[in-house]
Amino acid sequence: MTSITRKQEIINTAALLFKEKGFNAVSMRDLAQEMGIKAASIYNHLPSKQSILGAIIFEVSVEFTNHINSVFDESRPILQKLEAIITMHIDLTLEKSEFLACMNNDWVHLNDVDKKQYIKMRNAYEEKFRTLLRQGIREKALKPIDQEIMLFSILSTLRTFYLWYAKHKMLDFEKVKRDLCTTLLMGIRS
Amino acid sequence: MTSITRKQEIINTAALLFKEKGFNAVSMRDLAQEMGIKAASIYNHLPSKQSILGAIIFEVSVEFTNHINSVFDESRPILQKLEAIITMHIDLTLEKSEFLACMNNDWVHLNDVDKKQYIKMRNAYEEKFRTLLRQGIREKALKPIDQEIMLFSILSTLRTFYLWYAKHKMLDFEKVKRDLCTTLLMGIRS
DNA sequence: ATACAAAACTAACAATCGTTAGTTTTGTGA
DNA sequence: TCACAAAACTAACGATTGTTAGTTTTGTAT
Repeated sequence: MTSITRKQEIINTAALLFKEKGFNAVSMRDLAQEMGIKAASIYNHLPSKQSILGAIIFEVSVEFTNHINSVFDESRPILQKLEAIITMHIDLTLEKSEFLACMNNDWVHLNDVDKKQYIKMRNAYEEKFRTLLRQGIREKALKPIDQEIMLFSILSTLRTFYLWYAKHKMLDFEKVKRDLCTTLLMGIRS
Repeated sequence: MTSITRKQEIINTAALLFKEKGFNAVSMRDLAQEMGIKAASIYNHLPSKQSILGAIIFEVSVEFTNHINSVFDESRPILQKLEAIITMHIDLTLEKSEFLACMNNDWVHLNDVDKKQYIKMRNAYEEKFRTLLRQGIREKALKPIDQEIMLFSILSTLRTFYLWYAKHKMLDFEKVKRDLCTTLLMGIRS
């Protein structure tokens, strides 16, 4: 089915533009021009501008949700679980940095239904993370620092990692992974 | 001079709206309505929409620059300097979270001249921070981790702290300050 | 070659945008 | 009370926005 491919092409291009200028600063004509077509043609593939944003954001947020859920259910030491989540975050960043950027910056512009759904997923994600931290403290694998601050500190670093990645274009990718894991976890492990 | 006051009122209101919806999603008519006047009246006080954004962003970015410069020149132990900078970041966040949010999210929409100026200031700020970290490592006050990752991790946490603050509306403000200092520095101090 | 669907096009719409010009109201100091 | 500046107003502009309707081109399977 070429239709799916073409639709996905538009979504990918949109993600690229949205990342650079933000959702509202990119017009359908901008997007069309980047695709080499006219604005009206886009509507053969997607019903609205907001639906493009929705497609972008849910493509990654679903991945995040699925991954943390599967890690959560494994039976491994807490620290290894946290490492797995951090690593996944980094991998996803490298793989789909434009999608990540859109999710972080433009989720506000989702339509009401999508926005509610997105916030729900984000809260669920954070709650799983919090539970892991709490468990880690209980098991004495982590220092007894305020969990909210731990959580916030780790998440904000991971969420904006795509900005840093854009600047430093990866010399040794595996080393960065290790270093970031160390930096984020060293402060809290006991 | 009431003019300055009125102008500042508009800027403050704009910062509030920009924070919530983003620069491009707030029209001059939205801003005017929030002020209880008509859009055209704004132009008695400010020359353009972009100039409002500039006023917002430079109001805080100048503060950041001045503060890190003065801390930089003091003669104190590195760790105390870092603590002072982190504390300043937090104070500014609490005091002017809307301005901070604008700076983080909407600097892309500055006009060319302002944007260049802003990026220059931001780079200078980061460079001072980097220098402090390097010095800390040399003096063995900090662990010899990759400085760029240290820097990125600390800055991204501080820069998005306003988001966290909005959610948790400060029970014990001094405690949060201490906890965040601990979390950010504990991982890197030797 | 024919048929059909996918994907592009042209043309236009109503709404909204930032901004300007010119005018009126409001407040203040002499 | 008069003069003047500050700050509001009305009305409108040209440009751009997301989107629709209807039409034509392109590609593919029979």
